[in-house]
Parts: sequence; C-alpha cells; structure tokens
Amino acid sequence: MLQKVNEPARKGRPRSEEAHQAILAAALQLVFEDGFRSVSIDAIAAKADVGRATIYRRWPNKAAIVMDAFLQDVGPNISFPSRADATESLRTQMRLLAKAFRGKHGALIKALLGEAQFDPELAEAFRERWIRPRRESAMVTLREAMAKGQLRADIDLDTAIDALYGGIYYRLQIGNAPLSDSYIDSLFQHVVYGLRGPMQSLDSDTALK
Amino acid sequence: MLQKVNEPARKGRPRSEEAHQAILAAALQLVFEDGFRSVSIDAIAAKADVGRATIYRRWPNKAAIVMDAFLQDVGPNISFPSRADATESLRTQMRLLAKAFRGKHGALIKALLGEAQFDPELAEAFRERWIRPRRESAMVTLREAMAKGQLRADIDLDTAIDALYGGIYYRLQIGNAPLSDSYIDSLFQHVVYGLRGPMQSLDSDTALK
Amino acid sequence: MLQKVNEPARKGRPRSEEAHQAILAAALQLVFEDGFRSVSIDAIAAKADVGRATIYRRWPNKAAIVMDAFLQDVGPNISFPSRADATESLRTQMRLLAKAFRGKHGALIKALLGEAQFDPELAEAFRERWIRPRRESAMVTLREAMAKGQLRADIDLDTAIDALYGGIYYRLQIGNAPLSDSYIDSLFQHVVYGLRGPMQSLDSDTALK
Amino acid sequence: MLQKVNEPARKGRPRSEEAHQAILAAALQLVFEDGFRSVSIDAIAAKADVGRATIYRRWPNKAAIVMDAFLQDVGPNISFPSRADATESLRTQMRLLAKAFRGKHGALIKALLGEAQFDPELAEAFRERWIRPRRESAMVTLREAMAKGQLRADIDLDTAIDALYGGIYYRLQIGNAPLSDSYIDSLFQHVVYGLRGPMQSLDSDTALK
DNA sequence: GGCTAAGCGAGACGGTACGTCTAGTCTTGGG
DNA sequence: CCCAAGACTAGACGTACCGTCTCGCTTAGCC
Repeated sequence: MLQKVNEPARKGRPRSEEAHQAILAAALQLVFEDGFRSVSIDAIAAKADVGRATIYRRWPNKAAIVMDAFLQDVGPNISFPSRADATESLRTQMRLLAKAFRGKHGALIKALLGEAQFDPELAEAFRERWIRPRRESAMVTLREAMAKGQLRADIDLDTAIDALYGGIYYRLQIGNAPLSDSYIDSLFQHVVYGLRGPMQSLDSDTALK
Repeated sequence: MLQKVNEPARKGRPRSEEAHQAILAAALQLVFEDGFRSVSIDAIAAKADVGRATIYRRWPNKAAIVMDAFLQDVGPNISFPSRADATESLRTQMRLLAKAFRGKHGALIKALLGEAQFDPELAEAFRERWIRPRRESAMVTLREAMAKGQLRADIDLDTAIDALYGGIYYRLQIGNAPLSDSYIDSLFQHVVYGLRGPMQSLDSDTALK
Repeated sequence: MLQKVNEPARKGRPRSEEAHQAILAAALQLVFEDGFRSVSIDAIAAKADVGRATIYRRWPNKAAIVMDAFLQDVGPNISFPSRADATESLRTQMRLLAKAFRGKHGALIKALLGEAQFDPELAEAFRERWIRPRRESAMVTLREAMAKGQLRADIDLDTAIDALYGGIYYRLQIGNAPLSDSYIDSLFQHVVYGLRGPMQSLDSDTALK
Repeated sequence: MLQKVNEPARKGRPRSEEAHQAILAAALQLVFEDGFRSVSIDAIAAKADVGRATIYRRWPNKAAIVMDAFLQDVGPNISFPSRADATESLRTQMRLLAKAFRGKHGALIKALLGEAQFDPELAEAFRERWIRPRRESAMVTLREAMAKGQLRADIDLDTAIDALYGGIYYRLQIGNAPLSDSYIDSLFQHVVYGLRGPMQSLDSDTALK
C-alpha cells in the first residue's frame, strides 16, 4: 500500500471512509480530464470537498493517490478465462492488456509508470500491485502450457514473460505505433515460435491449439 | 532537434557557443549528482554562469536540455562491430545496450523516458534521436541474418526488434531485476528459438554461429 | 470573566478542576518559555495532557486562557501598605507596578495588552480585571491625599491617574527606556509638581510629606 | 526602514516602483476595510495585482508593509504651527495627535502598536519612525517654553513628554474613554500645573499665555 | 443497579495563511 | 541581437493552527 498505514486505531475520531472515496474519485476524474501533470493536490481537495490535510494524512503525494485510485478502479479483475488451450489463453491475456492500454486506463498507466521512474516508492507499489499479480497469472498459464507440452519444458518463466510483455510496455512507452490486436498476435507468434525455425502463418496458428 | 532553431542569423551578437556548452555540461553534471527531478533551470543557469534567458532562448524546458546533453555525451557511438555471424552481432548489440543501462547513463535514460510520458515533444525527440538510430542498426543486422538464412525469412522486423529490446526496456523501467549479461543472453535465446520448439542449451548456442 | 460560564450544572460529569489548573499552568509556563505568539492551543493541550475540546469548552481563545492564568498567578495582591502619607503611598503604588513590569509578568502584560488591541473581549477583560482594580485603589489614595490637603481639591481623578500611570504603560509598550525606580520617581514628581511652578529637588521631596 | 535594503543595485531589472506603490495602497485599503488581523498577504498581493514573491522580496511580514503604508499615508506632516506661546503650541500638538487617533489612522496605530509588542523589529521601526520625530518636535517646543520661562528650567524633557503623551497612548490602548479635545486639555492642564499647587480653571488658563 | 447526560483524551475534519520554490517572461545596462 | 543579473506574475507545495466534530470511555446524579 502506498497509503500511509493506519493500525487498528482504537483512539480518536476514525478516518472518514467517505472522504477517502471522495478523494480517490476526484483524483481519478481530474486525471482523466486534465492529465496527471495538470492536476494539483489542491484541485483534488477542492473537488472532493476535503481539507488538504486530510489528503496529506493518508498519502505522501499525488502519484500515490492516483495509484490507489487507479487500482481501485480497475478492481481485482485479474481473473481471466482459463481455457483448455493454455497458449491461446496466454494470447488472450496479452490482448486484454493491450485493450486496457488502448482504453482510458492506458494514459493512466503511462503516467504512473513514467512517474515511477522518479519515485522509488511508487515504483515499488507499481511492481507489487500492478505488475506482479499479472505476472503471476501469466506464470500459471505458462506452467500449464509447459505441463501440457505446448511449450518447451526448459524455458525460463521470467524471461519468457519479459519477452512477451516487454514489447507491449515498450510500445506503450515509446509510442511509435498503435497497440492493435494484430500487433499483439504478431508479437505473440514471433516470441512463441522464435525467430529461427519455420514460421507458421497467423492463420495456421490454429494448428497450435 | 528539441533545441529551438537558430537560422543563419546574420544580425546582432551571435549566440555564444561557450554558453551553450557550459549549459549542457552543467545540466549533465547536476542531473548525475542530484537526479533529474531535483535539478531546476535556475540551478543549471547558476552552475553554467549563464542568464536564465540564455537557456530559454535555446531550449523549451529542462528535459530538452538534458536530452541534448545526454546525446552529446553518449556521442554517435552507435557504430558497433559488424561480425561475420549476424545473430551473434545482434546479441552483442543487446549486451552493449544493457551495459549502457547499467552505467551512469541508465538513470538518465530512465528519467528521460519517464519524463517523455508527459511531454510529447520529448517523446518525439527520444524516439527520433535515441530509439530510431538503434532500431535501424538492429534492422540492418536482422536483415543480414535473414539473408544468410540464420533467421526465418518471414519475420516482421519491427515486431522482432520489439520482442528483443522490449524486454530490456521493460526491466529498466520496472526495475525488478538486474540487467545482467546472462539475462540478456537468456532473453536473446528465448526470443530467437521461441518458446515452443526444442531449446538448445546456452552452451550449444554456439552451434548457431 | 473571559472564561465561559458554567451554571450550577447538575447533570452529567462535572468539569475537572484538575484539568482546569493543568491548562492554566501549562499555558503560563509555555508563554514564559516561548512567548505568547509562539504558543498554540495544541501545545497547551498537549502539555496539560488534556483534549483540545476541554480547553474550548472553557475559554474562547488563547488570550483568554493566558489572561486567566496571569491573573491567577499574580493573585489578588492589589492590597498595598496604606501609609500616613497618602502621596507617598501613591508613589509606592507606582513603584510596585513598575517592579511588576520589570519582572516576569512584564512580558505577559505587554502581550496581553498588545493582543487586546485586536480582541475587544480581551480588552474588556483586561480593563475590568487588571486595570480597574488598580485604578480604584489609586483613586482611594488620591482622594485621601486630597482630603488631607496634600493635593489640590479640584483635580480630576481619572485624568490624574492617566497622567501618573499612562507614562508607565507608555514606556512598557514603546520600550525606549527601562522602567527604573528613579524614572518612576521622576515621573511622579513631574506630574505632582507640574511643569510650571518651581521644582523641588528629589531630596527636598520629603518636605512634601 | 523595515523594508529590506536594496543597495544602489546596478545590475538586473530594477524593482518596480509601480508594484511598490500598488502594494502599499492595497495594504492600506484592506486594513481600513477589514482590520489588520483579517488581512492576508495573499489578499494584498491579489489586490495589488502582484506576485507574492514581490512582496516577500521587499518586506518580511504584514506589519512591515502596513507600517510603511501608514507612514507614507500620514506623510512627513509633523510640521505644525509654531506660535508665540510655546506651551499653547504644545497643547495644540497634543490635540492634533488626539485628532489623528480619533480618525482613520487611530485604528491603524492601535494595530501597529499592538503588533509591535510581538515583533521587536516593528517596535524599533515604530519608535524610530513614528514616535521619535514627534518626541523631538515636542522637545523643541518644550525647550522653547523653558527658555521663555513659561516652564520651569529643571524639568526632565523625556519625563515631561512621557507624562504629557503617555496618557494619550494609554487611553488609545486601554480604550476606556474617548480621546476628546476636552480630555486632552484636562490632561495638559493637570500635568503642566501639577496635582499639588492651586489649579487655575480652564478659562483662566489663558492667563498663562 | 440501570439510565441519562455531560465531560474526558485522542485525533480526524474542513479551512485558511504561511513562506518557499520553480517556471517562464520581462527589463535593466552593457557588449 | 545577445549577454548576465535579477526583477516580474503565477501558482503548487507541504506545514501549521484554528475551532469543530466524532469516537469510545468515564463519572456523576436520578429513578
């Protein structure tokens, strides 16, 4: 959690959950409207009808607020349909990520990842709360595919995930070309089949399943 | 160029090249010392013994200065040894990039890429002046490898480069693990051989050459 | 009283006298240490080990607390030795005031009188609880002196007191010179004998008695 | 000067006299409207159409601004009609001061003197720039009266002034009664003739002249 | 003995002013 | 037209208090 800890807290007036949600909602809305950089903590406080101190009591900076707001907004929807075909399931996962990047959350992730380059705590939170759950989900799928013999047994999971997902983040960050589904398919295919052996066409890809 | 254009400019006092270099040097040094975020244009001007207007006359913002300073510092050393073995040459290229990321310029690139998420002009400059030359160099090598039959003939060059390099930038940005040479080798191998076919050991890798 | 009234109040938990005294003591000590301006109600509450509401239940603001604390500290010691010689008694009274002003309470009175310029309620309290008792005491003495023929019969008591005491407060407030006993004597003599008629030396002053 | 010093200052953009005057005017107007305490530096800056830094570059705090604004507003009008009758001249001086205290500047002086109890620099400025010129003017008159034999030759000038003026400031500060001209006359008469010798009526006062 | 009511310490709440900082622009005198 | 210096407006920052408001918990008088 980026949010400052609040142990059981018996004494004193409890923190207002209402204010908490108002802050997150205001932050999210403002960031969607004006962009991360243009939003000030003042503006969030004003929009949430909340004193500035109430914000500083809970988060150390703007990025931490937006991180929390973002994660609450995307929810715990890392669950994704497990299919009979594990590699296909992997491709679906990649497509879903690309879709998220193309949607309203794309700009948010760009901003958070950009900001994380200057803020170790945010970087840590981004890793732990956004990246890791998705990597673990991918790992399960990869292991399944290996068990079924759909993938080689000796691949390194971390490296494989980097190869598959690194390209997606790379495009998001460098922004040279759109993150279309067909691009995702191409990336998936190149990595899965490698650059060396004979390449199947995208259509014959179904042979894999 | 991020730097504001300065046409032939006949009239008036010419711009001081000395000031120009002093600014770049000051910017670089300060960023190395204190980090990109902690450096102000004021500080750069003070360190370079230069008026603030002299800076604004040439660059629109801090990121543009640092970008120029960075590129001047790394120089045009994109040249790298072309070998008989084209894929091996590719791996060497990747290792060199990883080495640069591990060195003093790593933090700089992290910062510039992070900042570029908020600054379209910087993003454009980063793409054109840092990313593109390296991609083109890689493309030459890839094409060579394809011509020699070391790689399949039907791979998409852009996708291939994304797969190979995306993982490196991903690690730089997410920062969950070090960019060691052995990691580069592993990444290289996974992408080149794919996740599906039988995997050669790293030692037998030499068979490729 | 600046303190908020607390009618007989039958029901509920009675107000803690202990807390009351702790607050006054804390306020006084903090003001002595750090000066009136530097003390916050928070600090008083913390030092007195008391909730903030307990303070606000009793006093409307910091000045009111300090006023009460001050008056409790100086006590009801307006009694002063009545002598056979009424004018001499007056001079003694003036010396005692100057002595108080030179002591630890001087800074307190400066602060309270300064603050009273911005707070009508405090001004009223200052007049009623500090100034008036002393003026009335002085009036008694003046009347006595008039009755004995030591002073003219047609002087205006209020004006006379203003002339005698105004200079003392003036020095306290403007602070250009110390409030020494010899200064008090000089002030006393100038006012009593006037600026016009022939002036007796301070030694021959005893002739007055 | 309370205002921060600005030595000859050859280099750089000179400080804007326009901004300076705008700030003083805004400060004065706001203080007249809302009272010293209610005015914030923000509000002054806003009203003067000036950045906050421009204010902080010149004055350390609100009191210093208001002090300067006040003195510029009252101007150097300490000159007052010198009459043949020096003591009468003194009484006129006292009346003029009382009149000023009753006017719009009265509240300002109350506030400044009140604030000066907490701010040694302001106190010093108040003494040097407001009190001293007036004391010196009074001293000249007193000396003249002594030379003409209208006052005793052995009075202490400082004490005499304290007695005459102390009462006026005392009333201003304590605020128990209005500073009417008749009160000033009474105060003047009591101090000049003393509390002891036979008192002339206010009418027969003219005998003095 | 239970009920009601007020007081208690703790600490969160909405506000507001503070003084500092940075950005980007403008205005001097002097090349 | 450039230069260094240093002013300018604008506005975000994080801190400090203020005076009020919940919390859960006493501590009293009254039924």
